Amino acid sequence: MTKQSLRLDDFLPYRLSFTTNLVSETVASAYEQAFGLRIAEWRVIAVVAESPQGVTQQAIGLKTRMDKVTVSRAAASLIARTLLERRPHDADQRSHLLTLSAEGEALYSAIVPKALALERQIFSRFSAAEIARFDAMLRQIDAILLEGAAAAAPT
Amino acid sequence: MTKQSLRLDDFLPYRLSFTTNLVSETVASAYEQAFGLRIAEWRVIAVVAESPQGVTQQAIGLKTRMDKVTVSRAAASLIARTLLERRPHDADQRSHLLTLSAEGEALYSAIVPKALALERQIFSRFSAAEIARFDAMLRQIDAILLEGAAAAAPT
DNA sequence: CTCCTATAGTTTCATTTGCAACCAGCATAG
DNA sequence: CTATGCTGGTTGCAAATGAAACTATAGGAG
Repeated sequence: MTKQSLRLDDFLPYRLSFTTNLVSETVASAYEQAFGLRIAEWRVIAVVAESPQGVTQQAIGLKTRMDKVTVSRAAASLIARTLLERRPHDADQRSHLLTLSAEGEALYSAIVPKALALERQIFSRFSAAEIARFDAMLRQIDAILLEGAAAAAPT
Repeated sequence: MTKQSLRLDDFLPYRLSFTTNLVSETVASAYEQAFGLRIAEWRVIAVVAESPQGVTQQAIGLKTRMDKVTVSRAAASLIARTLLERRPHDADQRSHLLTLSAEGEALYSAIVPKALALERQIFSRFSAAEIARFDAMLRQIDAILLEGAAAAAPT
């Protein structure tokens, strides 16, 4: 299966990027319209929601691979909107623990069903098994690239 | 399979975006380092290479869904580097037909094997059949979203 | 303690991005 | 032919992004 010519349209990194852009545009515009949230903000909320005891920004950045500047700005904006709260991090005065405010919890509860519905719509044509395989492949690609990075990347 | 809670990490639009970012970073940095090309420029070259009789910028934008500004800038930069040539489009004086210069052809020939090698590396763990299924799913997702767009999108 | 280095988070600045306004050529209607 | 609206492409501007500098705190090493 070694090609020697290349149609852009069959080049997987391109295909992946093409489809992801489509998906991201759809999702971003849905969140933006319905809740006034950018993608980065939504991600911060989601991660914080999963950690009721609080998370640091650093942990969020590590988990999502978002730039710390991005996380910082998303957090600042959410705090300004009182969706997020900063509690002091007893063990380390440099960082804070982020938690959802009651308002933030409420918003999160409102988003989740919409997000899941959107996901179901986008993947509507696939069986659970197909989706599972797809997801597994994505994770393996991650693994390949993240391992590789340790060895090869200049960054 | 209806979830009612949501772990960001299991949310497919997020997973897709996460993996694609990883892939794009890898690919972008490879092109940048080896050939001094940005992704948009590489795409323009690839599309032009597939159309030896020449293509208009509009056609490129349509095919790749890149913004026409992006295409315009990528083309301008490639022309400045004499990798691309503009020929008049006889039927329409507003647009031009883009073709590769000899230099552009040479660069393209040099890129293709590297791009294919990179693709093989990223997908090294998968069988041809798995890759084909993956690709087919991406295309179906495109179809769902592009159909949906016609009906639903505000844009 | 006091220095020195490292880390969490913010701010600054330069670059990249994409919408919107714009210009030029086309095409149809009268 | 000429007015009107449309399309290909570029330019201007404002917003988003991310690298690098900066601030404040940690955590040793002497």
